[in-house]
Amino acid sequence: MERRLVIGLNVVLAAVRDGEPLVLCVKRPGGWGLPFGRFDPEDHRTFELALRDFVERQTALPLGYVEQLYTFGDKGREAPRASLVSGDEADRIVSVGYLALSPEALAPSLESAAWRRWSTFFPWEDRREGKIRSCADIAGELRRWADGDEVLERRIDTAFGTEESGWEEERALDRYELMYEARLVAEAHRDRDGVEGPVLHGKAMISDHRRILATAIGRLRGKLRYRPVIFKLMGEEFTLRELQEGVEALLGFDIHKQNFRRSVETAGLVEKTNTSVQATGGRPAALYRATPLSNVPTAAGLALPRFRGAAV
Amino acid sequence: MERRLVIGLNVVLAAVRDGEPLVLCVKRPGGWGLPFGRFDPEDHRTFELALRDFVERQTALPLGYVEQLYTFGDKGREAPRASLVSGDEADRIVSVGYLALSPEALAPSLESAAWRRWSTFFPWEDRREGKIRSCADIAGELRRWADGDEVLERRIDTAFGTEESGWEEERALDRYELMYEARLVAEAHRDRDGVEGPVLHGKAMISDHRRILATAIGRLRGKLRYRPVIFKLMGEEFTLRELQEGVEALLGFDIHKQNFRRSVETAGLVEKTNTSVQATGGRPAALYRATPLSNVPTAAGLALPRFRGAAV
DNA sequence: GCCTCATATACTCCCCCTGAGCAAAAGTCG
DNA sequence: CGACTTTTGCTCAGGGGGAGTATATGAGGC
Repeated sequence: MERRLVIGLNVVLAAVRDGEPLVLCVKRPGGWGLPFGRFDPEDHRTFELALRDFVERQTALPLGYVEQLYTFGDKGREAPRASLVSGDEADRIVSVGYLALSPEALAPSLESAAWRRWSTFFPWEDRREGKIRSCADIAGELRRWADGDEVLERRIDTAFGTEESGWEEERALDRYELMYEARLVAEAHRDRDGVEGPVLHGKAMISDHRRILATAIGRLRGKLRYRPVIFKLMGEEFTLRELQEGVEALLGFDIHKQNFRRSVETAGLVEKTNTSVQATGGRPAALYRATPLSNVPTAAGLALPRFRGAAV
Repeated sequence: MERRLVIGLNVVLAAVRDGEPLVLCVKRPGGWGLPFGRFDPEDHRTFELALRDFVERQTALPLGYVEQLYTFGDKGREAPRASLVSGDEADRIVSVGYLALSPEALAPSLESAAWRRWSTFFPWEDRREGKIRSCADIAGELRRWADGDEVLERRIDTAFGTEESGWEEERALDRYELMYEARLVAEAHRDRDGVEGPVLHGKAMISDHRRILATAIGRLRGKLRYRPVIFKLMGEEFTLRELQEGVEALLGFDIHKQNFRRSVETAGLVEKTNTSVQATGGRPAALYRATPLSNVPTAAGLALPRFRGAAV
């Protein structure tokens, strides 16, 4: 019998609410997963149209900004142990991953869909003050696991940073992949064998969806610096504090307030609305809106500082 | 009858020779195209293995560094006018584009394959002194075409640069897409209708292959700054001048010699071999080689300056 | 052997970006 | 009215990087 080639679409739909970055998840038999739809070449002219179609139909959430992430085609990436059961008669699924951004985390219509925090799956990616991170010294665990291997140690250095080279927030995928190889995440045992590492970090997702999410997080974080994508996650009007909180939520670390204001105001991506709100118990904050320039997809992003904090 | 879903693999194999960036092309009925292979899920475990397999079989050229670019799935991207002929019974071809780098431009075994300069297809992307660029003021043509439309003018500004925001070499795709929309490239007429723009720039490629090439050029240029990919295009040993010429060929503009040396030497990506060569008629140059760090795929790239030249 | 030329290499200067902190302004709340 | 909170304005210093000058080291002509 013939194995058919199937193209699947996965989407990481991200939003920020109350200073927490969220991702839309779907409850599946094996655990949480990303929304998934099958691409039917008869029905859809482009991937993006198919994506919008199935997400809006499944969850009643509109997709705003959409960007292709990566195409995952490896055989066996869909849980090889399960494939022993389904055997060769299974279709070969190739998955195109997408990143989508929503300015508000509306409640999905679907019963099985829900917004989850990034930190559910990647607690170590949030280095903000006051945020709970139960994970201790992951880099230390990795270095013990590397056991002197120079190539591995260099990869750990670049992924988790050293004294000189700090933590680079966009390397979320590098970090996840190292943890997978070192069996510090549950997927590594599920996919390969039952030998467990010392501690498991974060909540697992089905298939390789946590890897896709890591890809999305890294891509989004990187893009903040050179494209005005942050405004796809903000409402119409916002204070600079709200903007900063959004950025901090995505980057995963705190930044200097006055310098952030300076860089944002000189970038020309926002303008005052000449109104203000006081919601914080302090001096009222001026409201801003995004300028037309911020709507040009090829425009520059925000000049954001690098993380300068403890190496965990 | 049923339309089948086919996954094709396209590769932009790049190399640098004599200070000129090259791409491996294949002669097709409609003109030059990129190497293309069909992905057979029965035979290949991953896209990358399939890619290496068909390229090496077709051209006898080994692929070194390989990186996925983008997956092109739009219906009609394969020359819609031709599809009128083939009609609905044609397979739906989805194409995964790859970028590959070769340290030397070996002669391909295949008769129909040949190395072509980037400038054949993108003469406007080379802003180095002394390089022929027959294309006059493209940005001016585009602005005339935009005819006051603010959104378009902003896109032109970011793509081609202004006095404040200079030319950003990695925006090759943005530039090509604008020129396509303005019908300044031959593909626009081939795909849509016969109405020609004022002047056509660069040589056309079949299907959307020039778009894929533009994607690859932009990606590679951007990556030079944050990954040590340049060494995938260099030989074992090289002088700093050769390294600089390679970088300049890819970036498409000249850079300050002394500052380039400084930044390269402080980056820790090269080390002296304690030998030297004199091939230029001047003082012999020290030979360098890439350090192990440069072989870490996640390591940082070279700190490269921005273009500061005339706005054409 | 000496001069000229070409390239490689070393060093200096300076501006501006950016990190960091101080201080005033403008509200709320008791 | 005073304590407190948050926003906003401003200053200052260090470093990275852009640009230029100067020196080193070879070849080749005469």
